[in-house]
Amino acid sequence: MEYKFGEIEEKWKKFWAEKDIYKVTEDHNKPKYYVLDMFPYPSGAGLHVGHPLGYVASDIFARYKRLKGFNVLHPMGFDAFGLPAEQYAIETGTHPALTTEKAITRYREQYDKIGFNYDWSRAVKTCDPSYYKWTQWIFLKLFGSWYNRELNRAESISTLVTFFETKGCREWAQHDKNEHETFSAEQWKAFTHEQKENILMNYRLAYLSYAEVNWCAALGTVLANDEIKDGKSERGGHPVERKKMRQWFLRITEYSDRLLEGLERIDWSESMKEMQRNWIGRSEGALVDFETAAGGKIKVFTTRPDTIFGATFLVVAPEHDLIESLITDGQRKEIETYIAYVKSRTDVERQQEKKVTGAFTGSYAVNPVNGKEVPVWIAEYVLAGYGTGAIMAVPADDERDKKFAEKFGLPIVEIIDKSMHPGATIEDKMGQMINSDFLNGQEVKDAIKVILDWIEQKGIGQRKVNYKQRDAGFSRQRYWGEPFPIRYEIVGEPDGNFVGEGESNDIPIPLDEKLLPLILPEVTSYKPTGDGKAPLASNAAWVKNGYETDTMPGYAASSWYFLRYMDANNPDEFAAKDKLNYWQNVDLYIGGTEHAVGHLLYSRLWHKFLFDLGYVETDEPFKKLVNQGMIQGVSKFVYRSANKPNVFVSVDRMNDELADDLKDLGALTAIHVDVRFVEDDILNVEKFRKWRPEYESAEFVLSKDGKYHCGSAVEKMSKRYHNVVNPDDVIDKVGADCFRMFEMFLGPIEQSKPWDDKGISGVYNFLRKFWRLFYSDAGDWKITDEEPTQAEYKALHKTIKKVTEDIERLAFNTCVSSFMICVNELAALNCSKKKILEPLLITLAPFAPFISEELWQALGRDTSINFASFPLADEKYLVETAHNYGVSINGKVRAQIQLPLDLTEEEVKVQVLALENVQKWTNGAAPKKFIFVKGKIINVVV
RNA sequence: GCCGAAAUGGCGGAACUGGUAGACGCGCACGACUCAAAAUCGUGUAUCGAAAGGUGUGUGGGUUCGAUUCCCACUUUCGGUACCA
Repeated sequence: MEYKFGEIEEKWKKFWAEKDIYKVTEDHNKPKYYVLDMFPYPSGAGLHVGHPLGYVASDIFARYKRLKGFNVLHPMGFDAFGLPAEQYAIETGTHPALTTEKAITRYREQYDKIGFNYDWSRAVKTCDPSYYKWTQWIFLKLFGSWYNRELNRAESISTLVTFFETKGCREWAQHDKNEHETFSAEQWKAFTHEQKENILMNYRLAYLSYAEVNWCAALGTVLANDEIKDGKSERGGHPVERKKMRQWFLRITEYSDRLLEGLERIDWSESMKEMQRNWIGRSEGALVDFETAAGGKIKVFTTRPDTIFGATFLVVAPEHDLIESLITDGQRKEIETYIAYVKSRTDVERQQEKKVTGAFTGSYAVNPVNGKEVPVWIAEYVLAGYGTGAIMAVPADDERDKKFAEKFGLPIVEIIDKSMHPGATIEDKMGQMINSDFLNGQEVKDAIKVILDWIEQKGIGQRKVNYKQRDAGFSRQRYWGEPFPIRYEIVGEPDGNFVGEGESNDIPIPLDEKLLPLILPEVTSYKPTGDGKAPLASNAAWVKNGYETDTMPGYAASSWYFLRYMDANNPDEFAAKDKLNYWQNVDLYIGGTEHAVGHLLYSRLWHKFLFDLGYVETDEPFKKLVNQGMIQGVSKFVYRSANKPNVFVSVDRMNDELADDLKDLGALTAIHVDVRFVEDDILNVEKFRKWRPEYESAEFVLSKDGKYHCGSAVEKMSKRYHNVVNPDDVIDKVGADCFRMFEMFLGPIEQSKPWDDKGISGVYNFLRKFWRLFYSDAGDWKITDEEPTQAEYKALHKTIKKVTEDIERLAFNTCVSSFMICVNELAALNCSKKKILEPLLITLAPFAPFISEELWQALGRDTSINFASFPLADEKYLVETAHNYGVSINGKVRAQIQLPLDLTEEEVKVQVLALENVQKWTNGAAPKKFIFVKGKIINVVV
């Protein structure tokens, strides 16, 4: 009987859905296991073959854990707010909710087709009010909390108010960035409502402040970094500049140390942890004040206070608060030109720039250690957001400062003698201090301590731990996101009179929890208002109520969705306590590296915050994390003539410039062509002609073989490159089981690779070969109850052992190989014995659930194979008594010898040295060395 | 620029803790079956060489009896770089 995957898969897909096979509840008799996928943004293009890579892996793992006796939570949902649907709405007027809903339906169909074992009763859609109600609720908790540095945890802002009322503002509670003054309890009580609110804003974990956005005046909108190419808007190519706007932030910097420390306790790859550590960027150093001639103080942060005698100039960020007071009349023009230039550039561009740029303010500051005047410059390489936005430049020891000094003719004073340490760099912190007054002769590491003490004693600065990480911007001037549950109060009229947001001293008032969710209202236009405000500002009723018109960013909903799955339909809580306590946190999380420092850091923050408030029992959300690689697309190109735009040249003819048929064509431009029109590299000319009207009359300069060969390139799989391969098409051809196994067979899950279905027939043949162990070609059932031979048992148990080990280390590609080897062996042994094939079938079930379920039923079982038990490998079939050794002479393999494993080294030596091939190399002399590693290798050194 | 990762036959990859490089699959070649094709089965397949043997895991060095694996320096590609998700 033929293996009819289409019928089989349709049958079991229906069966699983009807019987709710994958529905899971809290079962206290079994250990829990939570396997999570990063949920997708449902794009209009549907799933492509790259998406399921991680999903198939987690699906296999979840099924495996269930067969191993765990109660497995394996949910899926949709990250449904986002820019593409909003952009589509701007272009077409279609409500993003409709676009999104349609995409979700399609995703769901595609998921089911692949046979995933998700418990869909727990699915979430982040744009659904029943979900974002709780996103808003957590935001209110963040707004209503502060970080108690003494207890090192978040708590209600009311405890801070109590402190202020009884003790005033204490030293420890000062927020170092804002450095607002201290006040007594009496002063606090005397403050106005507005003053109090402004002070509390410096402590709230969700707070309002100012930040720069990418403002595009021509489009009248704020742009995402993604929407900017080479400093211009991607749409239209208009200029973009940085503009300050009042925005919401999350005070993630209060959690920096805990986010660092938590990394020690989780099972993530070292590289992933390293990326998070570097992102947080903790560094110890000092804040030092440089007084300016005008009487101001420029605070610089330095990790190398020992080099301060070599600080020959200061560089401040072009956005620095003190800039205005530093510019002298003579330099004003130059500075303004320079600032205009910097405003047109993104942070990434500013740091990438290899050209040294900068401008002199005209002012000088005093180096506090030696009283020398140093010029103050501005330069794009100093960013306002990092440290204090000002640095002391030490050109002798810092590459960037040095280039700057050389370009602008600024003095360079050597301060560290590294002659004893050739090749040492500044980071090595080695050498002896010179030209540094009282530090002279000291080793760098000692000098750092001495100068820090000195700076603090003299009151010109203090020790400081700095973080590269900044507080997280939480506002988007967009429509398609969660509304903030916030209204703005008119100052002095706190009772119900609200104004539209935007005035700098408006006071935000949190909405009562009972009024959640605050529903995202309709708008007449999805376009921004043109003056930088979000589309909600065009809804009159919304503005009249004083509601915030910005919405939350994409990461709001995704920072906690893994908790909602635990109790997805609860209308009264984000999740019930007993359910949170049962499921705890995610045991295995699979997703892409592109989320390394975004989503994965924010989720940890939210989880720790909820932990502080006592809502969850664990303080890390994801115990084990695995990053799957991306599957790239293979784009195909045709080459169009510049002079004759309907003529296309085959790729191998492009350099044939002298040929008659290529004369006068001019330059050739590569054009993406849909990969569905191309097989191997050959273009299906008819399909291409029908693709677009403009190609109807296309003419082709063909290759010598009479065919049109396309060029190709590996690129991101994307609609715009026409290189998207849809899993549905693959499944129609070979079935979902084959598709799943093939995706795994492509290589290690962590690795990125281009999609190429060339090898898929290998997996397809495997499945048919497996099927033929059960059914003859004529359709006869071949299974017998005969007792298997040793060889058959060995083939089975070897496979069980290897597959179990490989699943545990998530090496699914080698599992597939093992299955192939096993089936090849069983086919060679002509084995159709139930005692072998039944356990093998269960082992295969996580990988190929459809065919397994079908054959399980054929074996006479009346329950789903999902409720079987994963077989254990029996070592008694795997004992080896001999090993085929490779014998190396000086590390090169020269001979082979089969030897029993119980021989001693001396016995082995005698046999090996007697080998003809070994004699040839030793010439009968005794070897210098004889290395014997039992069961591995023999190496003879001559 | 900065942070992280990857590189092995014609192709995807294997080699898990430093121990016989190329498992498994694709492709290709040849053969069996067939009127023929498909399917299936079998044999071969890193490379140079007639062979002996040499070379070979991005490049150049190093450690080691032995390196795809560890160390140093580089090249290229990919991901992130704070409003794509």
